[in-house]
Amino acid sequence: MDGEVVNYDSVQIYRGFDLGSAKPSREQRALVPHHLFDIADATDEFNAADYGRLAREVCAGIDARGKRAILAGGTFFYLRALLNGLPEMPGRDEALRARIRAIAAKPRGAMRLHRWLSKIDPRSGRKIALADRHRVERALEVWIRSGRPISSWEPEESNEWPALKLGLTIDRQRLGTILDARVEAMFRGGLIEETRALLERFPVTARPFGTIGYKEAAAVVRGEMNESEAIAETRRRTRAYAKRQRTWLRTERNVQWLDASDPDQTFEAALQLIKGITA
RNA sequence: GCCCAGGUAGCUCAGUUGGUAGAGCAGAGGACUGAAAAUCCUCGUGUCGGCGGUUCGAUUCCGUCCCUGGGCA
Repeated sequence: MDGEVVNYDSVQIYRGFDLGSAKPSREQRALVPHHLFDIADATDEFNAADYGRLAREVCAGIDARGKRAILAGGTFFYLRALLNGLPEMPGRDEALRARIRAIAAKPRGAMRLHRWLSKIDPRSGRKIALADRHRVERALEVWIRSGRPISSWEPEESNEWPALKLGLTIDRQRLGTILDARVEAMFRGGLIEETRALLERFPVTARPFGTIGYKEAAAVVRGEMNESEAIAETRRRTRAYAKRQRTWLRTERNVQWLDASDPDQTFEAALQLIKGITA
């Protein structure tokens, strides 16, 4: 059975953000159909819910053609949006967010927002830290728009789409070395130039300019950092990100772990598992 | 050789008007309901350079020695 690749990486979504997101090349993508790469511009509003809706459509289409979707990426929140779906809560409201943020900017603002949240939704108040501005903001947004606490929308864990989840492991020291080399290669390969060109078309405030590598490359373009500082900072953030991914994956259910020390062997092992479910 | 400035957590540093010390980063663990490569939470005993002295008590004051910068010769 043939397969088609579906991306679940939140940066590879963006057109032009190629080097820093380690996006597969055009040639690679020509080998077999690739979906959900290059579907948004830097300034487009695009979030996990948008992703979930799109990805479900794409996967349904692949299925209808009698093919198999091969999901690839590292944004596990996006993967969850695809596999489990997100509750049907009110969407993002930029004007509302601006008002909430204005309160947050005032003295003791963060505290006041968190108190408000605790009052209308004690459960979220306990669960969401005062300093966690994104979540506090979102929880209040849902409350204001719907009159319902965000914690009252229960995710339906039971109807997760069936999937064979392959996770890769490797010795930490080795991973660190590989990650460092990857960052070095991105900068050598022209990440700063790519970023400079993107900055001519989009404002620095655009979301993907805040991601690992692009943030640092943008700082170099703007003369706020030199290249070696940028590489060091990108390495640091890359390692920290890998750690967060590890944490997420540990609690993800039904992951088949494969040792990734030897790429050929890893590929072979993955193939066996895939044949197992296809047969 | 002399004069300054330093020597405090793996790194960069703060601090203690004398009561044995704390941030950021790193590291470890964790969370994750429309910003998610984002946003957060938890975890810090280290001869406070060595040795003496003063003191009830010194990392903090004094002496001396060692080391690192910088300056003068």
